[in-house]
Order: sequence, then C-alpha cells, then structure tokens
Amino acid sequence: MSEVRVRFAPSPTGVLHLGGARTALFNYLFARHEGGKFLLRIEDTDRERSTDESTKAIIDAMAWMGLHHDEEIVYQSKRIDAHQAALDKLISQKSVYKCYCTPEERNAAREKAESEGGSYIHRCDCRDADTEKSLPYVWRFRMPQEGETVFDDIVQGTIATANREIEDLVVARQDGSPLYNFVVVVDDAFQRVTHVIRGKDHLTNTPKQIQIYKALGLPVPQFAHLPLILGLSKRLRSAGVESYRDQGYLASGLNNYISRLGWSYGDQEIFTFDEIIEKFELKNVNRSEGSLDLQKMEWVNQQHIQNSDGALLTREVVPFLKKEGIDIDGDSSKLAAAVETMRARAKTMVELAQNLKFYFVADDALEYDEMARKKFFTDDAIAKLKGMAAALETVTDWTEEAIAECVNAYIAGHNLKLKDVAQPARVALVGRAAGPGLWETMVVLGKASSIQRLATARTE
RNA sequence: GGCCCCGUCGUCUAGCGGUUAGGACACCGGCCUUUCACGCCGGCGGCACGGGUUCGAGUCCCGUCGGGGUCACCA
Repeated sequence: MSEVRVRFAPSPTGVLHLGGARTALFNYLFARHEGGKFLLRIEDTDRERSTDESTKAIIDAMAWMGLHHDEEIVYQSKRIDAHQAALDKLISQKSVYKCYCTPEERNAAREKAESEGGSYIHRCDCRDADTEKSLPYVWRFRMPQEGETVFDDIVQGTIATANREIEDLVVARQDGSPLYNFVVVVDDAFQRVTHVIRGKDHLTNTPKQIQIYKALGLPVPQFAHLPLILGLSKRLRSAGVESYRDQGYLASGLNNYISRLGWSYGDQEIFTFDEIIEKFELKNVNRSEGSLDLQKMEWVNQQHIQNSDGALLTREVVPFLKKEGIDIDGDSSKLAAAVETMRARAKTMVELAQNLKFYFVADDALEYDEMARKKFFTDDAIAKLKGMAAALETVTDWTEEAIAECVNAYIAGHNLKLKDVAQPARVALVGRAAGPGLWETMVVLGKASSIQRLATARTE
C-alpha cells in the first residue's frame, strides 16, 4: 500500500477564491485523514498572467487557513527541462506529430462547424501525412481513434469517453513550449501524486491526460472531481480568502463552512478542524453543486466564536480592535474578560471588536446611541444613576455579587425595580441599549469607570 | 450545438425499495431574561415533470424540462 500523495496546483493569476480554497482544503483533509502528503505546486507557466504577488497571496491564504503543505513547493516554470525530456520521448515514440495548420485555419473550421450546429474536433491531414515542411508547426498528440477511455472517479463515478470525441490536443506550441494537459501529467507523475482532487471543470481534461499518462508509460493516478460552487454573485465567489478573514471570519469557521459545501457527515453541522480531518471521506462528497449562503456561513462562524478557546479569541480580536481605533498591546486580562462577556453576541470578529469598543474608550468619549439616549435618559433616570453611582462608591469588593447587592439595596430603598434602572444604566455604561449583563459589564469596566459613566450620564 | 455531470424545503443536506421524508441556516410564533444576544420549544416549507419496473419508488430504468461544466498554440 503506497502512501497517499495529493497536491493543490493553483495558477498564480489572482487571489485564492473560495472555490480554490475548498479544493485546497479537500486535498488537505484527504491527505491528513489518510496519513499522506499534501503537496503544493505553483502552475506559473503562463507568464502573461502569473505574478509573484498572486503566488504570495495564495500561500499566505493557505497558511491562514491552516493548510500547511509538505515537502518543497514545486514551481512549474522551473521544470522546463523535464517537460522537454518528456516531449522528446513522445516525439521519439511518434506519439505526437507535427501539425502545420494555422490558428486561422483552425478557427475558421471551428466556426464553420459550430455554425452548422456541430462540435469541432480538430482533424487534419498532418496526422497521417509524413511530409516535412519548412513551416511553423505545433506538436499534436496522437489520440486513439477507437474505443473509449474509462476511469472511476471517486466522486463522479465511472466516466467513459469515446476516444473519437477526444481531439488530438496540442502538446507544444509553435515556440516549443509545452501546454497544460501535458505538463500537468509530467508534474503530477514527478511529484508521485496518487490522487488528483480538483474541480469538476477539469473532468473533460481527464481522458486526455490519461492517454498521455499511458503514452509516457506513467502510472495513472486516481481522480476525484469536486462539484463546483455556484449561485449568488460572482463577486462573492471570487472574493479572496483574505477578504473573508478581513470580514471577521475565523479560519476554523470558514473551513467548517466550505467543507460542508458538498461534504456532509450525517446531521452534524459544527466541526473543529481536527474533527473534519477525522471524519472526512471523499466517498461522502456530493456530486451536485452547491451555492454560498452567507447567512449560514455567518452562523457557522458565530458557533466557532462561541466555542473557541478564549485565549485564541482574545489574540485574534486585537487587529480588529485596532481598526476600531483601540490599541491594545501585550496581554490584557481586561480584554480577555471583555471577550468572555461578548462572544455570544458576535457573528464575526469585526462585530466582536465593534461590540468591545465601549470597554476601552475614555469615559468622557463614550458615544451614546441617539435612540437609546432619548428613550432612557429622562431627568428622573439621570438622577437615579447618580444615586446609584454614589451608592456604588461604598462597594469595596468589586465583584458581580457585591455590585448586585449594592444596586438591589439602592433600588429597594427607593421603591424601584431593577427594570426601572437597568436600561438607563446600560446606556450610560455601554452607550447602547444592548449588551451583556450589567454586573459583568461593570466588573470588566472596573469600579472607577463604571461609577464615572453612571455619574456623568449626559442628556445632550 | 456536440460531449459529460447534476436535480430532496428559499439555501446546505440526511436518505441508499417499505420513513408521518429527518437535521441545519433563514423566516414566523413562544419560553428564558435587567436589554441584546446565546439557549430552549413550536410552526411554515421539499422529493422538477411524465412514463415505466415492482406488492410497494425520493430511492431502479427511460424520456422531458431545468441547472452546470467543457469544447484554446490558458491553466
């Protein structure tokens, strides 16, 4: 039983969008579940479109997701010698032939065929004519013309393609540079890839590649073609992983959500990363394509915010607080405590940071929500808050219990109910009519700030 | 258009010949409560359609319709 080896092979022509992220994730999950290797290959042979920035963006995004690759990254552009050697082999075997047809001729023939309602499969005399011409040519692969190419796709099932439906694909351009369907085979073989897991948009490439494997005498790997993600706007699907990170998604939340797009494990919705690895099987991947549901993605993320380790959340929220203008450096036990009071109230880290902001602004800089202020800051309420503030001065042990006891004594002494002062107090402390429990809020805020905010509640 | 794939609530899905077709998000009620959330309880809502096969079909077969992919000297 040989070791499982899979690869993710993006072309660095843009950001890592959600579809690519999911392909990378499924490869990673499969590799880890099987105890195999997860390899990374950058398909940067399209010089026109490939950029170093994209390469970096993709690697960074994968690192953030926790998809750490094994072994060295293979850059396709550095493998031209190997590609050439493989091409030479095909040439010497006569598995390829020189085709002198010009792009113009080919395009014209295709347009004609399509206008007549048929499909175009390149066929020309070059295949059989043995004549050498002093004209530019491309190398075309000599596909079998009879029989069919069959493979068992792990998720799509048995796929059979009549060989006459497969055209003699161009394997090397006029300038001699090799093309995708050829190099992908050479490089996958080089990396000893055992399972090719990729988007279903590659399904029709597969029979072509299988024929090339055979011509090269290389072992054919197993294939698994993942259903595509569709629906909603293209913008949403093509947004980079880092934009979701910036919107406040946790890596574990994003991974959880996109893994469930096409894969399921009974009725379970929420998984830790390790749990997905443990339970992931390609056999349980669906054939049908799914679409993004932002609301559900937020809910999944919220569940992860609720379940995450407090220390992790505290660390992760710092950069988001910074964007809100709150600079917290080093350890902050106050931040950790604040996070605990708010975590159940945030779907994203952005929301969490926004909700946390009030704890850290200067007492006299606290902004009030207009509606809340108007509704709860009556003259009477302001007076009660000042009274409460005075009463709280006497609390020496600043705990929830002591605060509750003090406030309850105050309202009992004034013939009030907690309801009468709770909302005004919350607006004075938090600035809004919504927030965590009063006692915990005051504990985290601290005695001085709490009293200050209650005593100086402003109606203007 | 040719070839290929797909089709269970709006969305993600469970189902693998016999189920009152289950769960989750969203939505609508209610409970909890110092607010907002969280949580809990309940509700709405689905097998694309038509033929077969079978005692019996969401499950198997065929067709129709709908959706997607692919048909490069891109990857």
